[in-house]
Amino acid sequence: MLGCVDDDDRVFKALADSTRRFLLDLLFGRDGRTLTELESELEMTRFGAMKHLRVLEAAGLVVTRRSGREKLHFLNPVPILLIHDRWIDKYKERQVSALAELKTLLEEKT
Amino acid sequence: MLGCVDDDDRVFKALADSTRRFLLDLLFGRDGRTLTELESELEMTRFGAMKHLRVLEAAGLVVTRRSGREKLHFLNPVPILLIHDRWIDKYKERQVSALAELKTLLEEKT
DNA sequence: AGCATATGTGACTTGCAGGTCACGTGTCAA
DNA sequence: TTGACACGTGACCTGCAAGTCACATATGCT
Repeated sequence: MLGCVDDDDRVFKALADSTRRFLLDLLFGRDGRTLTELESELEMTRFGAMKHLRVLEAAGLVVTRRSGREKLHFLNPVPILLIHDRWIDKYKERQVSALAELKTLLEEKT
Repeated sequence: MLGCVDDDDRVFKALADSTRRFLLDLLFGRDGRTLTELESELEMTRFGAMKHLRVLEAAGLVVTRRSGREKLHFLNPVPILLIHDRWIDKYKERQVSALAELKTLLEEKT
C-alpha cells in the first residue's frame, strides 16, 4: 500500500529533525508546556512549531491535554524505549550477555 | 551556519529511512556483503541501494573494505550506542545507575 | 458584549532526499 | 586483449517535508 507507514517509521522520522529533538529536550527539562511557551524557544513561527509538535504527537512521542484555551504538552518516552528494545538492543547482545555473565560471576562469588 | 549537520543528525537522518533500516537488518544478519548482494534483496536499482549505503557510511553506521573489485560492507553499532547513551538513557537513568552500581560492586570485589 | 489571548486549518513556496539513467573506471579470467 | 563483472559519478526528475501566511475558532477577562 502506498503511503502506509508503520509506527516505528513515524517515530524515526519524527526523531530525524533537529528542531523536534530540541522540543523533546525542552519537554524533558520541564513537562506540561504550552505551544506559545515552546514556540518562544524556537527561532520559528508559531505555525512551524505547531507542525513539529503535531508530528511528535502523531508519533506518540508527545501527549497533550487541554486546559481551558491552552494545550499542555507532555513527553512520552515509551516509543523511544520500544525502539531501544527492538532495535538497538540487537547490537548490545554481547554486552548484555557479558553483563549477565558478570552478574552470574558476582553471584557465585557471594 | 547553513548546511552544518553534526554527527548525530546524520545518524538520525540515516535511520529515518525504512530501506536503510532494512539494510542494517541485513548486515546484522550477516556482515561483509557486497553491494550487488545487498541490492538483490531490495526492490530497487543498484544505484538506489548504493546511495543508501553511502548515507549509512557517512553516518558511520556502516564501514566498508575493498577486496579486489568487490566492496564489503560491515555493520558498525557504535553510533547507535552513542545515541542510546546520550538520548535514550535520559529516560532510563535508574537502570543505568543500577548497572553502574553493579559494575562498581564487581570491581570492588575483584 | 467586546477585546485580547491561545490554538487550529488550508493553501502556498522552496529546498532537499529518494530513485533512475547514461556513461565511466577498475578488476578478474580466458 | 577482449569481454564480463563489480562498483562509481554526475545529471536529472519527482514527491514530500519544512516553513510561512491569511484566515478561522475557542476561551478568559472586564
